[in-house]
Amino acid sequence: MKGSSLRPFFIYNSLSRSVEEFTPLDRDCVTYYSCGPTVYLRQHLGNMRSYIFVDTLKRALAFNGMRVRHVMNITDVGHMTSDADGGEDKVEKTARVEGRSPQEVASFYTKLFLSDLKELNVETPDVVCAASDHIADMIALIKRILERGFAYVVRSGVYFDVEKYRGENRVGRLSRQSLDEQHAGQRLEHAPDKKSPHDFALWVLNQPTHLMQWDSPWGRGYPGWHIECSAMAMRYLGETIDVHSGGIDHIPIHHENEIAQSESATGKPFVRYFVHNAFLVGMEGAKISKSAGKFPVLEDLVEAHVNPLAFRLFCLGAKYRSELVFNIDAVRAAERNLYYLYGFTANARPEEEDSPWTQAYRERFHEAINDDLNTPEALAVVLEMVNKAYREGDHRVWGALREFDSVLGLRLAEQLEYLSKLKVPADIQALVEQRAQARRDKDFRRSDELRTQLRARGWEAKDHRDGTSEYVPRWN
RNA sequence: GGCGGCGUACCCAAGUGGCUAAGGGGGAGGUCUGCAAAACCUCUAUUCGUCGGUUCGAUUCCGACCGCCGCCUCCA
Repeated sequence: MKGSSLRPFFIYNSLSRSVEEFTPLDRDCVTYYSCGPTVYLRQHLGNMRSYIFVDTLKRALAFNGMRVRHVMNITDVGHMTSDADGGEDKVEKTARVEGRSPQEVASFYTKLFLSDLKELNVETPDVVCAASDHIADMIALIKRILERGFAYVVRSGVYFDVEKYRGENRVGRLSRQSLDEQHAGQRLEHAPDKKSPHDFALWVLNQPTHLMQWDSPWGRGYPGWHIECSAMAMRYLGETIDVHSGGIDHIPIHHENEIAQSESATGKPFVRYFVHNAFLVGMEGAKISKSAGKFPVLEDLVEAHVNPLAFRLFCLGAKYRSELVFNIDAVRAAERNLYYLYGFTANARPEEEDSPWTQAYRERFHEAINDDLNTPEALAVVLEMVNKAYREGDHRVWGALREFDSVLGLRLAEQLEYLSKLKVPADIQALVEQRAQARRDKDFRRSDELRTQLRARGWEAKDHRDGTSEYVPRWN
């Protein structure tokens, strides 16, 4: 069934600034590189939105019958705290502040990050690669760029020659900004030996205070901030990849530079579809950023007794290209929807074939997903279908629901599994029996008292008309 | 200064040149219930920031204005 209807998948490509039909280079496997975290801080909910988006895109491609090979980097070296040519490595800074080695810091935050992804039911990429493990690949790539004459070596490092590149290529393809429009270097101090303030570092030299350094043909130093993505993407996915995604903030600098350095090395197109997601913003419309300091992380939600998957559902409630306002009430609203769906799994009929009327919902769902990942519309379809199932007392929709959840990632099947295996513990069972007796005795005071006790233990009583009761675990 | 985006009900958020402007949350009322819970039903934007223009017709296209935001420095 899945993907059997040959419906084209459409996605917005930042390169063309339009929604395009997606077709992979190799019909059998989509190559996908997404920008991962810099591991010097816990990733906040804004970051999580991006990873949920990436996961949803992958799931949507799979839903359309495509295999995906997904690579994500872990940046554990090279990102500066202040500006492009100096400053302090972020990982090193955290290491200093926390009194640990950079390696310890990177490994600590990498683990936290991966565990957060698990909580959000984000599938682990096929390859998760650390920049520090791929220095040799970066050096090799820089050599190629040098050989082709698009870079030069000076005392402070190896730089990409933007002027040279501009002569033969288009700069600013993504950002639509000409070099002259960019006020590069205006707000920061740049290395004095760069030929142009637009030039960016491929390899940084002569920074003796840096802890993380490697030998290179040009001297001891460390890689620039864009080269890792090009090097690792090529290493694992080839010189031209189908999809590359990242936050919208990466368009003007990071991805622009990636294209420049990659294409000057290979002479081939680097990325076929660039996909960018918008930010999660704070209540006042302010960006939730790392450098701004305070921002909520997944743990904050857990502490507020919010199911992490409610946050996932909350994110799916808006299009990935729209800014989304973070609002705890809206997340709780999403949580209600999540439990509405979970509640339905208890009524689902997995063993029965779907009712014919589910077909219309399948089609609507598929169309919404394939329309540039219109998850809000897709969600509306899901809720309408479940509502209809309840309303008409025809619960034979499990096949469709499970298929929808392969894209949404709300763990509905796991929920069903959990409920089916659930046993009422003995102590709860004792209360249940006492309550049944109280109800038979029409001692409703006692009965209500016991219900309160059960609630406190996490169980909800549902009384039926015939005098029987059902006990289900409360979601929260 | 340059580039980009946004402004839809109390809140979150889709969408369209013209059928009733999705869906959810919240609120109000109701069905069911001993009371609840769950679920279901009804109601909750004559209107889509403001003002113009194009059009038979605009919330949707164009322009101006107001407001908010992002990027141009690491950032999802």
